[in-house]
Amino acid sequence: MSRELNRLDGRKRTILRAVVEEYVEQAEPVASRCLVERYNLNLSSASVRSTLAELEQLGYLEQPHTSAGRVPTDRGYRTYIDELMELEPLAQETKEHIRAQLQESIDEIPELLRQASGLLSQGTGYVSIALQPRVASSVLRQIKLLMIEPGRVLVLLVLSAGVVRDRIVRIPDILDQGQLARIAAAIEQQLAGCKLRDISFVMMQLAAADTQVPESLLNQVLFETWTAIQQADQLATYVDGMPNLLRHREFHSIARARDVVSALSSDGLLTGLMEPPEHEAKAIPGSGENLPAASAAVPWMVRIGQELQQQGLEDCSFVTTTYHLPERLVGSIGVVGPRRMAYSRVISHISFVRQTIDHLLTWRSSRS
Amino acid sequence: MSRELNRLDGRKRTILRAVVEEYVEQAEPVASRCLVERYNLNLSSASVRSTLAELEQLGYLEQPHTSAGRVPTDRGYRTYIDELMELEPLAQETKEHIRAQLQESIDEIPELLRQASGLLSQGTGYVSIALQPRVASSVLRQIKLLMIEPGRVLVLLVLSAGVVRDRIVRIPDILDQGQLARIAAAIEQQLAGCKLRDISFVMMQLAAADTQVPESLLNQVLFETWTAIQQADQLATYVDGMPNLLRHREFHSIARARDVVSALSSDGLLTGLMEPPEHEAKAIPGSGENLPAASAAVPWMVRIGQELQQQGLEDCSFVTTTYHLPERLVGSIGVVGPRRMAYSRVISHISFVRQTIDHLLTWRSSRS
DNA sequence: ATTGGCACTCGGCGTTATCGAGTGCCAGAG
DNA sequence: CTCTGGCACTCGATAACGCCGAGTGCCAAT
Repeated sequence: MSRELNRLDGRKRTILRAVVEEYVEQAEPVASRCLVERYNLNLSSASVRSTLAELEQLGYLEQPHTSAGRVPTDRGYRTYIDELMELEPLAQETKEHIRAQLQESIDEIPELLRQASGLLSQGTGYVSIALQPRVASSVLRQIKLLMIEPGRVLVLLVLSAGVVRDRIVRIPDILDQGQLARIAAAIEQQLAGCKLRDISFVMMQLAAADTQVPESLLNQVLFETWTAIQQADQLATYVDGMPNLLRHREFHSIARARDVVSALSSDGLLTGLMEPPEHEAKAIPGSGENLPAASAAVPWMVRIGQELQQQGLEDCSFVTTTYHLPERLVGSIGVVGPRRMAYSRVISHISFVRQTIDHLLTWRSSRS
Repeated sequence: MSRELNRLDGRKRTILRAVVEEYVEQAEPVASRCLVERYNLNLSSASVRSTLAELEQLGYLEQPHTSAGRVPTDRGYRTYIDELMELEPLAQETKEHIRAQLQESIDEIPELLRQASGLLSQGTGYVSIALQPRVASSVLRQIKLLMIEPGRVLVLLVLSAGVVRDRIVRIPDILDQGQLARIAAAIEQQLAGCKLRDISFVMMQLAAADTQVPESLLNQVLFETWTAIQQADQLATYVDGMPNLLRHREFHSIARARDVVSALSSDGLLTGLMEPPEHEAKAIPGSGENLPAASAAVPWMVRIGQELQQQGLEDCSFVTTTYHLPERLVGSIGVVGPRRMAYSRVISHISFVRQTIDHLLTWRSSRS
């Protein structure tokens, strides 16, 4: 069972790698002869065939049918990604472009994410997804209550890293802006610095106790406000590039196409698949072990076909990574494509986009 | 060329209507025999055949090939919609459901639109689209400038009908919250009541002239604020039900499917197709002439296939309508489906959703 | 005007044959 | 023991053929 014993020897590695790359490019089962011709292995096709047979035996490849070429299995892709591929560096020009685009929308996170998603889908030719940062564990900095119309109040929250959330709630229309302002100020004074998820209704009651607002009214306002705070974590997904997917062979059968489009249309499902598995530290993270030193700390995660454990997405892969805002806020961006995906290109891309986002957001406030 | 002379006689009308309805249901060219059997016309198939031939002559129907049944042309659908169909009333239960769902998210327009879109796509089985109300012609009611972090300010606009827009801008970080508040108050005092699109930069300069803020700083703030005001019209589209589309025959060929998915993914394109054609009053509005009296004023619009004048959407139809907020704010909702669409069901649905939105939004502020 | 009857068309489908890319295996060479 | 050229075999894809039947258009009879 020792991993060392199972380790592939040099030739197997070379050939597995060649098969994956060829298949990704051509979308057709790859034949021994083709490998010999295009990847100058100094071998005959017969030898390659025997290696292919072994790789199949070991579960890295499979044949769609006898007398067809080989296709990588999930395991084949996995090994390719973890051990065999080389990340191809992005063109300088591409980098500039990404940087420039992201720079533009740096002030509004939603806009930034939309941009990032657009860049990723365009750059990779697959579908990309960006998720809002999760704010449940972020900290309350400011809270304002603004009367929009009689009976309708805007609850405005400023959180860690200057993230803003707002929400309109309904309150008794006897209250005036002055009372609301006092309530907000009281809450802000007492609870600024608390994590959203730690803020309880009672804490808010205590905070706003001496605002001179009749208790029943106060409680209504507080309750609505509290609800707004608890629901600050809207799960917004920015999906881009859907039409790209339909270009790929694997989705030429409508059934598959529908499964994927469905999945991509379901915010809940996507969020689930994108979120970094918080306590499952073991969950197949891209080790990044063969990354160039400079970005050795970049953790991306790839999930391939069955690994997604998602009915209907057996032909898909997700590449995801986590971007960072100051004060430990994080969110996810990712790329979804066919299992037969140009992983190295995608990973380079997504890593760079993530790096750029991190960089921009970290230094945002200190730049003019 | 008089329309009266071209008018179809009773039998032609009956048969055209039957053909459309049968085709919508079965998705296959409809044959004379089938019509006789299922729509108890007291005629033989031979007679029906001759009528069908005439309808084809007149351009209402076509044959995919000799010895196949008939299929409606754009013109056929058009006539069906304008003159022949009967709107089927919604089940009471459905109505309740729509009302209840919309009621829930009445306070946040984006949420309301998301809901509406969801209801429409679920209810009709097609794709639905909802657009934010356009606010360029709405009026400024309140404006606040809130310092989020040093150098970053939230511009918050309250507009007609209590619509809220916000945007984060970057300003010199020497300014403090007090100065910002003064600027905002001055603008609000002078410009409240102005239409957004009428607000010029100079007007803002005049309004904020005596706020005791150094001119160059002031101008920077004003400029950013002005930009935020001018860009208040974000074109957000809420699209729901994409997977539904792929269920329909016409999109079983990937090429078609891709065209549609592309179109639906392009906010700009969609917005263009959904917006009510403001000055082109002649543009094919659903006359509503055969609507029940109670909703006689409901204007919906249908555009069929070629009428969309959109490369790649020849097999699609759009049904759109306009919802209303107080103070003349309007936005669009619509349904997109194959040309072979259950128009009467869709129109009933969309009309009711629109009615309900209008109603809820109109009475929103007066309810608790 | 309507209809039953009839000849005609043509897409869809199942059958069959052919082709060739690709494999597995093996015997012989290095 | 490894590698390779050769060979038999498999099997999907494609094309050709024929048949069936749904559906039409036309016409003569009522």
